[in-house]
Amino acid sequence: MNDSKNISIKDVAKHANVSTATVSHVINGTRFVSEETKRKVHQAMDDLNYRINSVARSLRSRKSHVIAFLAPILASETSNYFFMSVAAGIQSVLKQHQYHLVLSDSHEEEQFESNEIRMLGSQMIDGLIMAPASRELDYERLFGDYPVVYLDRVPNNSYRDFVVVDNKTVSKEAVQMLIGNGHKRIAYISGPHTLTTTEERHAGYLEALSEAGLAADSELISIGEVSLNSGYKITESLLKQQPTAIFVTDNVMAMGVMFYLQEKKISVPEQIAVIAYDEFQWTRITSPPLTVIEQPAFELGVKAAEVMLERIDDPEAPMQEHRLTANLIVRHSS
Amino acid sequence: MNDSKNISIKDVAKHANVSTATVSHVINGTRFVSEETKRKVHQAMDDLNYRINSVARSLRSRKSHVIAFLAPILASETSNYFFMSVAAGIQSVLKQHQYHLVLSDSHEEEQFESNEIRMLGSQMIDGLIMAPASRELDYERLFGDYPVVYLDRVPNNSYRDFVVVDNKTVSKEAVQMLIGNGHKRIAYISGPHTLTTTEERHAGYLEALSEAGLAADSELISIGEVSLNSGYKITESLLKQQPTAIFVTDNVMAMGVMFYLQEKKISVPEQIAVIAYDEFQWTRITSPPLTVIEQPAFELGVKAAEVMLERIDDPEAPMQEHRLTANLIVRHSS
DNA sequence: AGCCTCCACGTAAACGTTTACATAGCTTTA
DNA sequence: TAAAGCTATGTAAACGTTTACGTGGAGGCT
Repeated sequence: MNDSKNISIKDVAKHANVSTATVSHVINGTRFVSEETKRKVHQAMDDLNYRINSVARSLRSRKSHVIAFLAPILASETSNYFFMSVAAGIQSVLKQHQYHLVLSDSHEEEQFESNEIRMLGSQMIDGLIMAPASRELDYERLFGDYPVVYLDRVPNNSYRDFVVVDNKTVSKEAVQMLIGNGHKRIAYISGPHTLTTTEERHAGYLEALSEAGLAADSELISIGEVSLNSGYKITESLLKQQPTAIFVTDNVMAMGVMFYLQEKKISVPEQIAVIAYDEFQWTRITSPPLTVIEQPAFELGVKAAEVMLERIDDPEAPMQEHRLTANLIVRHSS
Repeated sequence: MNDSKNISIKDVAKHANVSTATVSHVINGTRFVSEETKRKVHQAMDDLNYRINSVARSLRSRKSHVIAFLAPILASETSNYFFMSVAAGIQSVLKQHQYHLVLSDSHEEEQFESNEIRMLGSQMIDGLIMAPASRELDYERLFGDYPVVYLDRVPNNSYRDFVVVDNKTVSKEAVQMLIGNGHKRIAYISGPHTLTTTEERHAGYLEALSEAGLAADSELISIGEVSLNSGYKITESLLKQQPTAIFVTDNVMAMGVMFYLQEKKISVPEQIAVIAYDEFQWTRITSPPLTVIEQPAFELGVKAAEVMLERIDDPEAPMQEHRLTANLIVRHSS
């Protein structure tokens, strides 16, 4: 079944009576080769069942055609699937350019993350797209000699390309809608503010409040761990403050919120209104269907990949900074 | 910021006054080196900010330390997140053994899949774990010279290691429970039977029926595209057949089922009972929470990775076939 | 003292490509 | 017809490791 020997370009060359250079050029179309010679080479490759050794190619050409994506991507109790959609977007453009995608999981944890960056080594990847787990860490000293594009979040003092979501504007818009509907006591539930994203969402919330002349009540703001249970517990304790609406900036925590409200038969939006982050299919089958902020996850990936490819193409080009706008999908929970 | 030159093992050797062999052995711990020399080498590596070139290493050692996972993995309208959990499982064991994971998306489509296998090339990966999109395709002629472990599904005539879920037993168990609760008209909703998994689930359904002396009514069996909308539509038309229970073997289609039932205010389980496949967090926040079949997704990945590592270790060892048992989680929809 | 063993390390080939440089034969030009 | 140019291909170095083999010297043994 398996060819016991490994067929190299040399074997092909010998079998076709040409030089290795010619074979290489036939494979890559990198210089003119007569039709007749091409035919012979292809014939030889077929005969021998030749497969190119991409490792050798990478070594010599100093290009691996691999892009890594480092993010809290893999499924776990506390993960939402936002970054999966991002990965799909990245994949879709890389594929068109014959690039591979390596997914690395950061666990949203600095230690894991640093480790992964190290494992990626130097010549293994041509570029790194990452959603940094920390704002404070000095990533620069971890990186190898490849371009880096930040996605979704940006660490402090970065001079790199980045592609993020305009979280502040859409969060403000969501809260403004709640205010417009007459809500004055709007609770805010979020994961830790260690990320630029959560910061921005918080800022949008605050700005909407203040512009409407509403005071921010710190009793209504609850920061917690990102998990369903955490969302559940926070909702329970927050309700003692008698909010009339909840703005929850994390998808997984939102499940906890809905779990609690449903279990306690608290009717939405009559007794309390809810707006959550992220549009996933499950948000359509709660009762009532949720009003959510839809982040352009796929497009985020697409844009980041495009930026990466351009950066590889021209390392000296000016830095790119993209802020994609998110979308408020109004359903029946608000 | 970036070191303009690429530091190689030669530079380190020169700087430390030793040979490249010694540096290599220090890095890999592959033969004795005196403490003093080790110190010098480490010092030199730090001074020069040396990073190993894993491509060159792979070329020479003929090991890439990369395992690919090929499955319909990335998010899209029709994808469920089952394989993400699997990937997490694979990742967890590979990481412990210093292996990398490359995720490839098959789109559940033979053409894409074949393409991906080709792109993986020959020396790029040390092994391939895959959930084949087809039972019929002759995968053997696509593979390179690496071990392959099938996961979740197995193509016809395969002689490879595989790790799957015992779908038949658990499906039978689920249907038996419905029967035990007095149901006689149990609808069956599923994606296309092109996979061994769906076949097995169907077989379990049928066997439970026949062992209970119930006739299988083909009007109650509906095969359709895997999507929320498809699930919605199928439920709509299936209800005309007056089933008292629904067994839906796909997570995404299950959302469609619940969407329809909720929209039409059909109460579960009073008017109709529901059992669905796959335990995800959203199944806990429907009303009522769903009775589901929990596939050991993470464990599937773990086992597949373990099998792969053993296979790499000993290519001649006897083939391994693992069937993991799934779990019926009884909540309030049945 | 001669020989052997062991210790700690060095030398250089090899992995399979890509690619700068070279070249043989033919055609064109003056 | 000699020089020049073009066409199609060949030669061999280089990419950065790993590793089989070799070696100088210190110490032990007889």
